[in-house]
Amino acid sequence: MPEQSRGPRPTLEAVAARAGVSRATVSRVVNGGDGVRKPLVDKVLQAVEELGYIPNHAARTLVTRRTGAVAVVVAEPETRFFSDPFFSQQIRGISKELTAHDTQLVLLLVEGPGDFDRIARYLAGGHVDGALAFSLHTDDPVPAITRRAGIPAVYGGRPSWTADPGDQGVPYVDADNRGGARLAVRHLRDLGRERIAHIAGPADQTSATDRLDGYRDVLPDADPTLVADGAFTVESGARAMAELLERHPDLDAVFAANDLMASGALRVLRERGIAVPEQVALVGFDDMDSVAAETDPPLTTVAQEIEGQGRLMARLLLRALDRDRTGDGEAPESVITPTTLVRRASA
Amino acid sequence: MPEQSRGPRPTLEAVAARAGVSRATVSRVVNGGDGVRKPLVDKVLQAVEELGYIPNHAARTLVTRRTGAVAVVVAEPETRFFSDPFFSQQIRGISKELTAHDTQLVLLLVEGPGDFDRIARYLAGGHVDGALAFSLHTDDPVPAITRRAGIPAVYGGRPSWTADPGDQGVPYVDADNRGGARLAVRHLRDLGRERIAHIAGPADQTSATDRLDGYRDVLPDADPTLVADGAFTVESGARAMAELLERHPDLDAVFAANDLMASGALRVLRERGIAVPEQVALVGFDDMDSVAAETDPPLTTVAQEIEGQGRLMARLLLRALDRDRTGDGEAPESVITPTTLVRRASA
DNA sequence: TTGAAAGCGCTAACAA
DNA sequence: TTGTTAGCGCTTTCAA
Repeated sequence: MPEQSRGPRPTLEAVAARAGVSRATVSRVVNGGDGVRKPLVDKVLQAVEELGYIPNHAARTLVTRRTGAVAVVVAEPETRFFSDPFFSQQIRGISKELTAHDTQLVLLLVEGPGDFDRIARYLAGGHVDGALAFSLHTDDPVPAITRRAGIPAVYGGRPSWTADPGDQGVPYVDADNRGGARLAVRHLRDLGRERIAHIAGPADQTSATDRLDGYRDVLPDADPTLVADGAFTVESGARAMAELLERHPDLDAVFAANDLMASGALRVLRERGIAVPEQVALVGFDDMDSVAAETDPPLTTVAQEIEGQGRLMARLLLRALDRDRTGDGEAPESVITPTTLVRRASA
Repeated sequence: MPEQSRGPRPTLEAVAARAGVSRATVSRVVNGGDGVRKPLVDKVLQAVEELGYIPNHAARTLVTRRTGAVAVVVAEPETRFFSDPFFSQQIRGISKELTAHDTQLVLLLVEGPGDFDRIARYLAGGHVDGALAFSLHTDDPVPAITRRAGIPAVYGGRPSWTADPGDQGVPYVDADNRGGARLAVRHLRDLGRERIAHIAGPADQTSATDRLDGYRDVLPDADPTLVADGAFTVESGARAMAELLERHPDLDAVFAANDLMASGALRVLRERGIAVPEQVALVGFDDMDSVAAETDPPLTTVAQEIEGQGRLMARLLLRALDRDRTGDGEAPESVITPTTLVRRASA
């Protein structure tokens, strides 16, 4: 039980006095105790305990130049950030990994374009050691900001300007969207389906284009009109499905680029009295908690380990920070996490 | 354009040298420029610009004892934190208010009971100036932690140990749950309903008990068996509704303590062929975005300004911090935010 | 293995 | 109005 919880907090100095040693020794003990004789360590630890000593963070940061905190920059509209389970699971993974390494998470919500200035100042102001950011768009200012601030950053989702997965420049963590799409389409083909359509996501998101590429990998000769555009929403999935049925009344399978669109497609199929999977087999993507298993029939879909992606992002960043400190090791490499096919009733 | 983005960042000293003034003058200018002659201000500002100077946060904190950051402590299971729109809207409000006052938000997710130690160390380590926390339970350690850390805190939701709304001790922000419930029940009564039931929320959440109290305020003589227990979930609402119909086949109105339970009740009513609102009028609570307006019929419900509550929490805390600095003003008082009845088709 | 001392970059008295 | 100076609490050489 600390003696005082009020008034000025005890300093290293006070602990040193109490333990009858020098400040340097206390500092060593507090930071792991290497190279201090056991009895002294104990004496210091006791003084720390008695005084309820807690190191002053600012003083420490001032000399070590490390803050023990990283920023999570969220440029998405917050509505999406909070409602999309994708983010929340990612954040959870990040939070767990950071916590395990005694690193704090500073949440930077970008509320508007004007906010980037604030973010830039913050990142350059030495508040954090590194940054994590999501789904970069072509003109995204975040990479430039972190570069100028001189802090390492890791991104979630393949930035749109990089060439194919595994590419250069900014390190990122992304699911194997292309491979997952191949899994889905191959599954449909193996089921004996011959006219397999695709409901694609928005062309400006790499997760969507990568999934489309995966579809094409397996069906390079497919009729281009078997691909309809969607926007990752239920409604857009329904619209795309209607469109596809118009163009190809004989299609026997659909791979939708995400579960939300798949559920929209499912609704249209049901309305038209088309049996799933008997007449049309359907595969989604994401294995989204509140969607995939709840549809009727439950959705066969491609799953990715989202929380794991978050952990990985944090781990890559922490490794980069370590590297900055020790001077060795290589720059973080991007990581593509595996995807798996989850078989349910729709295909 | 700053001259250098690499290498050691320029210090006050460097700016002073470049501008041909003392460090103190630069410091004054950087902090508002009061009491510095215009030409000097300009000269300093120019040097700042040229060098791309950004104040070192740690150094500043070390002397001012202010960090410019506040912690948001989330003790809820993160699943709920992220899925419940209640939290996300609250956070948004908090984030906006803090941003407007150049204050950063540090997110502290409590993942398990063991984490409180970490939180305590963090809060006491001078990383943040204050804390915001949610929905305290009777044995919640957070108040003790912040007290020991010597930092002000503001809570979201009335802590369970306080007496009736507006009470002592820890300052909190909460909706007028009791008043809102009265609004709902009075509305049903004014509709001429005579057997008004209530589906209550869990007894360990003050939002639930306050709403129950509001129900009783208006109907002090109501048969106690007209109240059924729920758990704020759709399923529990359905169960409670079935129970109520069993006990009181003749009931003509239901006030559910939240929209989720109301939607569950609605389902049961529909299954039994009971017309809403003709035979049974139904009112919910929360005006939850994706629920209240989407049900069939759309729900009449009690709305609260959630984002505003978040803003208010932040504002109260910022005010307390100001007070700590200037030494005057009073301790923050709890605030109860108003609720309003939103009429739709269900009652 | 321990201690003495020199800063880290900034603010805030106090003097000029 | 401006400058000088003394720390804020800590880590980290360097000597002992």
